[in-house]
Amino acid sequence: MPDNRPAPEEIFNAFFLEVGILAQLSRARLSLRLPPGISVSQFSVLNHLVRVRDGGTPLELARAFQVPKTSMTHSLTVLERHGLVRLAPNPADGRSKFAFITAEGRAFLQAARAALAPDIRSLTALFPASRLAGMLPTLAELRQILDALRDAPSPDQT
Amino acid sequence: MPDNRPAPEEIFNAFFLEVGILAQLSRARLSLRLPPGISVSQFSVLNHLVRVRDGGTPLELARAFQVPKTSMTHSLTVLERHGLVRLAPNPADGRSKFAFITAEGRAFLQAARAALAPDIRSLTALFPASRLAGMLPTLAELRQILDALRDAPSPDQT
DNA sequence: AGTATGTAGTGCGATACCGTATTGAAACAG
DNA sequence: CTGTTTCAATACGGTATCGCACTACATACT
Repeated sequence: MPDNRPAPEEIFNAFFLEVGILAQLSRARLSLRLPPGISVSQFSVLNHLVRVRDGGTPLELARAFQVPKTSMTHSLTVLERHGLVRLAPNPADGRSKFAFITAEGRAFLQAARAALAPDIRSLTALFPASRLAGMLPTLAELRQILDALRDAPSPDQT
Repeated sequence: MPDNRPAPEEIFNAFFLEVGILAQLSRARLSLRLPPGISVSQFSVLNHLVRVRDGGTPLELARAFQVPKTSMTHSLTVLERHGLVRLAPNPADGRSKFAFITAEGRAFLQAARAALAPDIRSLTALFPASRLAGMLPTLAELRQILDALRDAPSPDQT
């Protein structure tokens, strides 16, 4: 056979290039819909508190988003300054804190989603969501693999 | 039927969430492999010069990457400071410049790709590239739609 | 108890990114 | 030729991100 392995490196490069562009485009779109002073990262944290878990510690949040602790500290500080989250001390562990979303935070999230809805609608008109649904498991699987690989920094040839 | 339209909004949210995480993970991985002082954005610009077009103007590059002109100016300045690109004035238009990759730039790119190859290999071992190849056209199509939508900021219901 | 080690959060400094305003040059109308 | 408009690039300022180092607290070990 001549070469039925068409350069996996090229495929991965192309894939990550597309993913990067898509992430940037969607991020820019979202950023455009958010009020000034709130960044996409901060919106994402707020979203996480509602959809995944409320009352987690800053470190848990940092791990969930794969960002350094210091970045999460900053995001939470901004959100707290805007009254969208509340930081409470952990009575059982004096080192840690809990992050709760406030009523204002939920209202903010609702408003942001409403502002985004027209975009989603015009997008579905051009690209049915069902075509994406099929890719979701594959993407999630790859994400988990990359996530696991994150802790294996030196891949020897095997 | 009860509801065969399972909230396109949810699907898009989940999709963009996965895409965002994947982009961040791959970006972090790449950043880890680059020498300090060179960011992923700068590497991407260098890559673009070799793979897509060399000798383009900063504005063309900014459009290609969907970033503000100022960001591209910054990236090019850093790359030029490292001797990886060369900026030449456009003799036909005094306002614009051309960005060329230098020999050092090509060598740098080669080294960066070599440093990244082990990651790709260990990834293919866990996730065959062929599974990604099938998704590429769909991703590219969605990317083009999002790109086109970028200039249609107010989607009325239709 | 007392010491050593580990962990959660943060202050600080450096860099990247991007919006705004400015500079310089080209294109065009009169 | 002159004034206006348009456009490329950049200077500047503000925010996000992150590495480093530090404090405070918790846990383990002797």
